[in-house]
Amino acid sequence: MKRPTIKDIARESGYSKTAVSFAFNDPSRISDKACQQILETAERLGYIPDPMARNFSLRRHLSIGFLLPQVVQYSLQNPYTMQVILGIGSVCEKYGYTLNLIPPLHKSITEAVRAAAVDGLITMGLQVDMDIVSVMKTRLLPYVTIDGIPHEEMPSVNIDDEKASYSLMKMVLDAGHTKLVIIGLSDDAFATEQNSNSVPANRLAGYKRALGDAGIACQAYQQFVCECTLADGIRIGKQILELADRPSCIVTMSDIVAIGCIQAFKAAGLHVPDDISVVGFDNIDEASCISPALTTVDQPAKEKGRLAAEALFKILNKESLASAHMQIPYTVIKRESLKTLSSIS
Amino acid sequence: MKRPTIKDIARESGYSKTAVSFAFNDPSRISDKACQQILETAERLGYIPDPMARNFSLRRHLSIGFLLPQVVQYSLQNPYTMQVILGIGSVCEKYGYTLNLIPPLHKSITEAVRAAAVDGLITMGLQVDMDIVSVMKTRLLPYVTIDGIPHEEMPSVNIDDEKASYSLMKMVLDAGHTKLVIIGLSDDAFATEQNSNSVPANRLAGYKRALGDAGIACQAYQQFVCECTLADGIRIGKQILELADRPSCIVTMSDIVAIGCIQAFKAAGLHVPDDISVVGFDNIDEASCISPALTTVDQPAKEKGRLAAEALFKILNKESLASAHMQIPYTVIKRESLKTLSSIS
DNA sequence: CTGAAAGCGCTTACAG
DNA sequence: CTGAAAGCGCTTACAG
Repeated sequence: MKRPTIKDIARESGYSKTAVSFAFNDPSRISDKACQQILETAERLGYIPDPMARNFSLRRHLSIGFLLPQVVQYSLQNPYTMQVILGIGSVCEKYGYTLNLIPPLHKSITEAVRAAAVDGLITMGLQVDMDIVSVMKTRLLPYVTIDGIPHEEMPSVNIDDEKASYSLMKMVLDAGHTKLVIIGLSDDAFATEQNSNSVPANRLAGYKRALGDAGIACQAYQQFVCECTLADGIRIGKQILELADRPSCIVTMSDIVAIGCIQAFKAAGLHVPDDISVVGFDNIDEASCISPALTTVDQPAKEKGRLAAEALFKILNKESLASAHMQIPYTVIKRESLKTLSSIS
Repeated sequence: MKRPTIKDIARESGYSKTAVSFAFNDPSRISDKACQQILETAERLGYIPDPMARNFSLRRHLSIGFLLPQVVQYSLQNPYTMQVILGIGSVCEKYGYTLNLIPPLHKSITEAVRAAAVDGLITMGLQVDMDIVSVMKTRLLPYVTIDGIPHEEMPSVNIDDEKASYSLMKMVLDAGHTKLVIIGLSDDAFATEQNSNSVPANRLAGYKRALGDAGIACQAYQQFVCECTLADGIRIGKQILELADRPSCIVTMSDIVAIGCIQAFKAAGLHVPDDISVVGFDNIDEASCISPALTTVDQPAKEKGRLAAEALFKILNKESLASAHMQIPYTVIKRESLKTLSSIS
């Protein structure tokens, strides 16, 4: 039981392979009669041109890849990432491409990039000195990074994380909080080393600048580091509960972590925000529907995906990008999870 | 600026293409010296074997496809579908495959299937007489359907929608509701015609059986049909508000629709469930965190994806399936959105 | 251990 | 309008 090929249709219909190919791709190049006979034969034998052979011959995949920054369980569990994927997906659809989600291969993201059968890649949290980048360059694979470290050779989509974090922390301080815990994010799985310009680093910088401006010593806060998952948020939340000197506010870098903390606090019988405040980052859908609703930074995840994908298609079409480093607006949103202790205006 | 090919490495290293291929795929077939020289040459020239050529030669894609049942904006906006994708994705990762999300091509899902460069497909809501199915058969493309209509030639993963719906409706009736609106789901975009065994049809059958058992006439309820999106839920919610005789409970077939209704009701100043009850279906993450928390049917979406993918890989590996029609358990969950009017026990 | 050659299923420049 | 042939970049059975 084998599928018929173009050769079978040629033989069976009495025309050449060339003619068969034209019947499917450019009927105007052959006579109506030939076209009709060929298509009829194809129908009869159950012939559908092999997409891979076609793509191979045309040197294209009609697919762009989204490199999952972590294992599937983490990446796709994160609503923020999902929103990014939604944005990319809608652009793929528009251009008639598929969206290939690429998990680590044999635990290695670099391996996955070597083997990726796509026309271009969208990645998250990339810095230019990573192995992955050199593989993409070697393969001449166009790419755009979201939440990565902007670099000449690397088109990127970001918000101004430092400023956004500054504003968020300022809101926390203005609400009268002085005993803080900051929960940072570990750099992405494929980071070669901590970089002073990564998203987590920029957010931390923003938090610190706000603290500095408010004249609050760095000793005033403790710092934790966390994977960007609900489970790790819960874990850290429990650790915080054991602190001798309980903070009045937890400043995270991700809603999913903030929600994890809140769950841990609730489970321990604490009331948020009366006993302890928590602020997030991202404004995922859940942020507004949980109770208490999260104070957070709204970053347009879908728009990030959309912009990155549009940029990638521009590159694929050899058009030049208006700007290689796209920065889009954010909004700080005050909701219930941050309690106002006293006005220090 | 062209990428070097195996031929370039052969010429440059002084070995044959065969040797170069072995250096990358089966080093034991050549001498250590040859292997070393070849890999070194490859490194120097920046050679990475072309994945597409490799896959083409090996007659495989190392990718399975998930056929989006609607346009991206709808499909990926639905948390239930996202959970299914998460389940599929984790299995793909395990087997070293990528997960290709396939949107309609030129507005046609059938077109998309013709062009899909994948080893197999997972679909949602398929019935055997659809165009899509015949294309997959013609292409000899293995597939598994989730929430489709079980059929001999079509492996499937489902819950018992009729029974689940019966239980849900029974809970509604037991709570004393008699003035109902049922919001059905339109059959999937690619349904050729309404089928008496589709998921929406089965759920409706379950609802009706419960009504019948309770001796409630069909006149007691009105029926609407809705796209499975938040926006359409809101739209229908508004329509319901304009009904002369307001129902006491809205029975939907999807949490996302239920949430849409609740939003519409809240916006109109109604209180759920005091003024009107709403029940959902799916138990997406949001169902438990919104206020009021949704009474709904918990169906294990992630598990559905996982099972479907495992079955597909079995087929790809020519293993036989223990059973072609997998049915997994559900749970009816009572939460706040359903008000108890009176006990009719 | 090594390499020439056929093959995977298409597309397309070219000649008739 | 039509078709023989080269080419896309690999793999691998086969012979030496």
